[in-house]
Amino acid sequence: MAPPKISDWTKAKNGTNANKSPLKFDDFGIYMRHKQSKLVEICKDKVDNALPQIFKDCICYINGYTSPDPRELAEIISSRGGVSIQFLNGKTAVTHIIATQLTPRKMEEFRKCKVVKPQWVVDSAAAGKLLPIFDYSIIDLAGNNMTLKLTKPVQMKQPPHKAGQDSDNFILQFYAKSRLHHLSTWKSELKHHFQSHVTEYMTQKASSSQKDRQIIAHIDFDCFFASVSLLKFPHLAQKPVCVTNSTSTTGNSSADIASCNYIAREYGITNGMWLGKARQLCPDLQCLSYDFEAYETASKALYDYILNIGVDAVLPVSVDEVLVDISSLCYARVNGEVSLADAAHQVAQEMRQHIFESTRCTISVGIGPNVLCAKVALRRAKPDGYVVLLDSASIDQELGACSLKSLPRIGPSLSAKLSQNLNAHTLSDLRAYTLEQLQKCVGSRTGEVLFKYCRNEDDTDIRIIPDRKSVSADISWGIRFNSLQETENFMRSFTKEISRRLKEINMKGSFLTVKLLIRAKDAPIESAKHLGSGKCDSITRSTPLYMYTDEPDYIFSYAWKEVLAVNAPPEELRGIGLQITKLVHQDYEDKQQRLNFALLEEKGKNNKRKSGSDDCDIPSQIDLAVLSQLPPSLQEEIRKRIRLGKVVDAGHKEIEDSPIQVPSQIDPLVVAQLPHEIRKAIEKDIATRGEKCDVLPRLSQVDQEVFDALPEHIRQEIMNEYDREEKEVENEKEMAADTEINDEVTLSQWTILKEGLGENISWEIFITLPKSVQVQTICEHHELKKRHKAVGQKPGMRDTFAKLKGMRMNEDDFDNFLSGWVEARKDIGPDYETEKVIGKYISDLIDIEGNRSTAINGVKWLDILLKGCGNQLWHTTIKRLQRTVIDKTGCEVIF
DNA sequence: CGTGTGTGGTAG
DNA sequence: ATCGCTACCACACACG
Repeated sequence: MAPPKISDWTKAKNGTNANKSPLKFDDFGIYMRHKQSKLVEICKDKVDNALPQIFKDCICYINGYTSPDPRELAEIISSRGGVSIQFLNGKTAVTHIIATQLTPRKMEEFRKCKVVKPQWVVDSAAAGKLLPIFDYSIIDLAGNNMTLKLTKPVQMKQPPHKAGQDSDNFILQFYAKSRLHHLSTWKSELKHHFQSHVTEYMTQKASSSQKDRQIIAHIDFDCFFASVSLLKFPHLAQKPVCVTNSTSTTGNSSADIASCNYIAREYGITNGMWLGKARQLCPDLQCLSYDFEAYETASKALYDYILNIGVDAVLPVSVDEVLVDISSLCYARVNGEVSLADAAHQVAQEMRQHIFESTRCTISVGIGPNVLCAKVALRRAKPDGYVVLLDSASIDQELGACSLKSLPRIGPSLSAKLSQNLNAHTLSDLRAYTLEQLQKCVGSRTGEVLFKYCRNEDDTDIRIIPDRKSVSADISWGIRFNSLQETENFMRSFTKEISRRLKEINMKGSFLTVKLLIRAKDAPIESAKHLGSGKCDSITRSTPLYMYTDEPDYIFSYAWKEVLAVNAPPEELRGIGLQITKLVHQDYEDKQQRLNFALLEEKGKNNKRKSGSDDCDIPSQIDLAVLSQLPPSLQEEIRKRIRLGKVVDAGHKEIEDSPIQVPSQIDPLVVAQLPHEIRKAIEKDIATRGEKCDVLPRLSQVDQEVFDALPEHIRQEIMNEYDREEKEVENEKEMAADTEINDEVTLSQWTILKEGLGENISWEIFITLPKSVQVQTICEHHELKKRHKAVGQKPGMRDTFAKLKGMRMNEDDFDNFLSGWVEARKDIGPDYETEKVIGKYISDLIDIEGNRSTAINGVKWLDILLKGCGNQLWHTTIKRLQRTVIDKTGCEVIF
């Protein structure tokens, strides 16, 4: 049963409300159209009759990021008689789905549809006819087994219960049915889409919403999943109802109850309770299945309405829950007759009425002067009600009576701590304690938060949605492996999944954390929950990836190394998580050529962990073509290292005997470790020489073959270098040891280094070399560096950079530093590391020194320096730095 | 003492 | 059967 009144509020969007809106909804309008409008954009006026109308019977849904971009694809399709839509409404019959990749959710959804790559559109247009979709099927990409699903009935293949055999499919099935996964995904998506919106708001309306006049509303659907799932079973609405994955009608199920209605709650049933236990409490409990699509529809109705009434800011909390700043909305209603509280009441009631009309589900609304109060009010408002907490008397009373556990950021652990150590159960209990006492009990930061809570202070600013800092994927259900091979299969699929997630948001990362859940010694082999993890020990290990990447194979190589290093029996594994951090946007990073010295810095810990593996990490990975591009002395160093490696290895163990490496897997592993570009080069090179790609020659063979295949003059040079006196090499090594690679040298040295290396060597290749080689290379260009420094750099710039890090600069220093940075990199674009340092410096200037003007003027100066610069990357950087200043100064600065 | 890493907590 | 996710913060501790 679809929400009945969507069309009404869609019309209202163009009506009176839109004009009063203090927000510009242009961007958001696009998002909303994309996400949830029921309108179909049919570009009939764009039909070009000169073109063959090959798409005339096609209705194409363009999903997500594509190349060419969706707009261009739509143009191609519509100019040739087709219809393209940017969203699905469940009613329009779509003939084709155009996508580069699909989330598991969508994969599930589109399983029976023609899902094709964007290239199909392009190629068909070029061919003047519809090409067979077979070659463009996206399902091929996702996994071998998916092809079957296209040709065979869906139900024929039972989805696997466990993760071991058909990993791709398992992951797909798992996420498709996981409510927590959906919640997380929705939240991320919502935050992402509201982020740009908020930026626009902040720059335009920066100071209009004063903190002391702020009115926050916390809006939340009542038992969201249960309410929405009930829409399709209205006859059950008066019964105790829950939403669960379990299909059985009886028995002691260990399935989670995702959501239950308030009738069920009267029996003592709670969200998260296992179905078996709930049935004991209420044998008549009715089970509903998830209806993720309907949840999205209801959510969209909420968010759409919120935007149409013209709120000052939106912070998505969840798919069914949102914080909004309704200050302007309320103050606009205040007059002689209507008090502020009255206005808030009106707004709340209107919200509730509208949402019920459009979704047939009830919401509750809590209103207060800050997020804390809004949340407390919401709690009192539930279900199906609203509470306005605006006068200080009622705030004091409600806050004081609040049980600690119900406050934001106070969960079971913290509330237990407070109850045991301080005998405090409500906020008023806590008021008796000093800041220091609270901090001693729960930590400095948390203590401060609690101290402020007691005094109705909450500095949560709902206008700020920070950039995403990590992308991760976890599975701790159904993980049961019988062999290391199964574990590896799973890890390959899993890294594909995280790669997909990175690509989906157009980001790459350079740091990997692997988490393993391993059955606790005292836990039974089989957990109480069917295929659950049970009690586990959690082990996390992290490693740099040495470059920004979203490549599944590359990520796998490091992830697998970490898994093997933990050395847990496959049978004991109960959960796996992958997390990627140190992210950059791909469009930003692409043109940066990965000039990131920070990635080179192998931290002490990593050095230790990888000690001994340094030599076997790299040597066989250098491809002929790559090697021959390197400066001669660099090649020599590689050769030397290989030689040393052989000697050392011969004295100890063969690689096969290493406890970490699995014999049959070593070679593919080595290949998989390589960056995409190099891997391709190697495969090509080996193929040219008629060898199999999947089994690389032994290390020594590669060595010899590569060497033999080198052009004569290069070989000569290598031999010359190779024969140089040991002493000279030692000297260089000493120099290398003396030169630290750190942020300070980044700026001044990279430019020089690049010149020294010439255009032939890319950063990716350089970065894969052992660190000592990199250091040596830098040292070799020491002379050049000196010269360059004298000519090309402003005097004192290095010092300035050092000061920047140590924060001992005046405004002139800072501006000079920025000038130097721009001068050095105007054409090639900013390097991320330096930007990061500057960002931190700016933040510290404002946060710690309270020195806003230097920060603001610095960024303004940067803008002036780059006036007329064609490089978009610089502008992106400026935008980001401006954003930092805006965030830190509390939105009062307008650039 | 600043920095990085692993662990734990919280939210929905 | 059953789908126990995930981003982010804060903290303790180790490091040199």
